[in-house]
Amino acid sequence: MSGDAGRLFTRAELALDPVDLAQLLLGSVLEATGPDGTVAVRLVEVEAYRGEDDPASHCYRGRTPRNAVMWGPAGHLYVYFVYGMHFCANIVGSHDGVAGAVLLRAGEVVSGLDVVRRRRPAARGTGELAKGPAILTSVLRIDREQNGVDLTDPASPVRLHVGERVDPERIRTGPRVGVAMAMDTPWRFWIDGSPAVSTYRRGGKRRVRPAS
DNA sequence: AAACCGATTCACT
DNA sequence: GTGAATCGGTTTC
Repeated sequence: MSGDAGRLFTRAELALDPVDLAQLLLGSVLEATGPDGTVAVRLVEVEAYRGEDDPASHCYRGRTPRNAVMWGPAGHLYVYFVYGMHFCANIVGSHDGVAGAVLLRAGEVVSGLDVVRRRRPAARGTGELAKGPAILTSVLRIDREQNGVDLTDPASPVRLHVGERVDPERIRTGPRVGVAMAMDTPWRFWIDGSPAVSTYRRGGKRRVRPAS
C-alpha cells in the first residue's frame, strides 16, 4: 500500500465495518480545498461509531435527517454541529446496511501550513495544529456545507488520499473520548507518539446506574 | 411548543 | 480541575 500513497481511496475500499475502517484510516491524508487555499492533514487519531448496538453512536436510535448520511454510501463525509459552536467530521463506513462512521479526532498538517496559520493565528505548535475533532474541522474549514460530500471524487472539495504505511506496532487502542456510555468499548485508535493525539477524558454523566 | 443536552474548546483557578 | 459559551436536533409534554 505504500506504493499507492497519494492516490485517492475508492469507495469500495472504504465500505467496511467502521471498526476496521478506523484502523485503515490512520495515516491516510484528508485534503480540503476552500476559497482561501488547500490544507491536507495526516490522520493520527480516530474513533469508530457503529449502528444499533452502540449507544454512543448517533445512529443508535435510528435514521433521522441529521444522521442520514451514516447509512451510506461509504466514503462520504458526515458533519455534525455540537455544543452550539463546533463541527465534527466523520468518514462514513456503512457496511451491509449497518450505519456507521469514523470520527476524525486529530491529524498532523502535511501541507497548506501557511493557510492554517492564517486561519488560526493563535494556534499551538506545528505538530499539534489539528489536535481535537473540532479544531481539525476548523483547520480544514469543514462545516455543514460539506456534509455528505464524496471523499473519493477528485472534483470534491474534500478528498481522502492513501497515506504512507503505518507501522502496526505504533497503533494503539482505547475507550472513546468524551462518551458517557459504552466506556468498555475500545473503539478509539491512534498512532503512538504523535503530538496531535488528544489526552483521554471520559464522558460527563454515567447513563446507567446500577439499580440498587 | 418547550426542555434537554452533547463524539468540545478555551480561559481561568 | 472546573465552568462558560452557545444552538440545533431530538425527545417529551
